[in-house]
Amino acid sequence: MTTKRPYSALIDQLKTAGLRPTRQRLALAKLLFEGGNRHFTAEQLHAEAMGAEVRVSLATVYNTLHQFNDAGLLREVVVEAGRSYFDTNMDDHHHFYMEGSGELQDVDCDEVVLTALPDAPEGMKVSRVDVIIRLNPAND
Amino acid sequence: MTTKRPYSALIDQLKTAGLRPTRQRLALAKLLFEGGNRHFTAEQLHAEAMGAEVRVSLATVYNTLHQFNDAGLLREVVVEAGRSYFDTNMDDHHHFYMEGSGELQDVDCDEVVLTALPDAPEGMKVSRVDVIIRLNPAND
DNA sequence: CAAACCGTTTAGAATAGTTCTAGAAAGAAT
DNA sequence: ATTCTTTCTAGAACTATTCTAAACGGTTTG
Ligand SMILES: [Mn+2]
Ligand SMILES: [Mn+2]
Ligand SMILES: [Zn+2]
Ligand SMILES: [Zn+2]
Repeated sequence: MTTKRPYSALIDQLKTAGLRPTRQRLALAKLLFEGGNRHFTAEQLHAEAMGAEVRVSLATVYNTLHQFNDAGLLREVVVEAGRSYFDTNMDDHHHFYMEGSGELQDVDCDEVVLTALPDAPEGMKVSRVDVIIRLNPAND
Repeated sequence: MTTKRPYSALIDQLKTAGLRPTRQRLALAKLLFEGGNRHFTAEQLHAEAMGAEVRVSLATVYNTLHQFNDAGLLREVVVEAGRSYFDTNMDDHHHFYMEGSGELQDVDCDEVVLTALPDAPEGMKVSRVDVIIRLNPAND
């Protein structure tokens, strides 16, 4: 799956988001957006970048992830204190979380039907509803 | 509605949970279970204990909270990376989370109707389903 | 009521994950 | 090319939490 100009689409994506297409951002975007959707931590992505040809500092990985998050290119998922996960799947969806292994798995939004939600308190509006289905190994 | 419980009830509660009724555990249990339900962090509880007559170390607060959690006397709620909340309300319920102030508010479980949930993957069982409704100030 | 036993508490060190700092590097503008 | 500005980086700092190992204190035993 080689393309003649592999970076041009990524470059456009970054420019549209108001981010300069720097070496580091492009390399991370390539890792993140050229495969299927994924869940990962900053340190996992950093390790992956180090394993590839790109040398990027951990600080830059964090900066970039927050910038991509703010730009709507990915999102953060909170499932465990002291560990931030990021998610390249921007469709409306929810998650299975395997408490043992720390793995996340997507749950399509039509598999979780919320037929009733309370009104937000006065002066507040709902920004997002997260459903996390925590899983453990069945012991039988 | 404050329910005053004599120490003997707290002592029994701890013994039943397999925990020695030590000075520190009793003092924390008194702070936690003698008022209404509450959401709090370890550091908030520690500060509260210091403000009261009891001298307890922060490590003991963490130990005790985890022991109480394991014993089913309270539960942990994860809403933000790097910040653990605990919750004395053990009824099945969900939460509003005010992203600005970091405050949690209970949502009774019958206000969130989940009419469909996916089956857990092979070999896994659902341990808990958390619904977090994230709120922001309405800007109009 | 010792004395011993062993779970608990503690201060402080250690750790983990993330953010900050300030100088160097590299895009962009002129 | 020169300047201007944003971004990148190593390493320090920071925050929340856990660990360590010695002191403490409930509890059990004799
Ligand atoms: Mn991480
Ligand atoms: Mn806390
Ligand atoms: Zn996802
Ligand atoms: Zn609650």
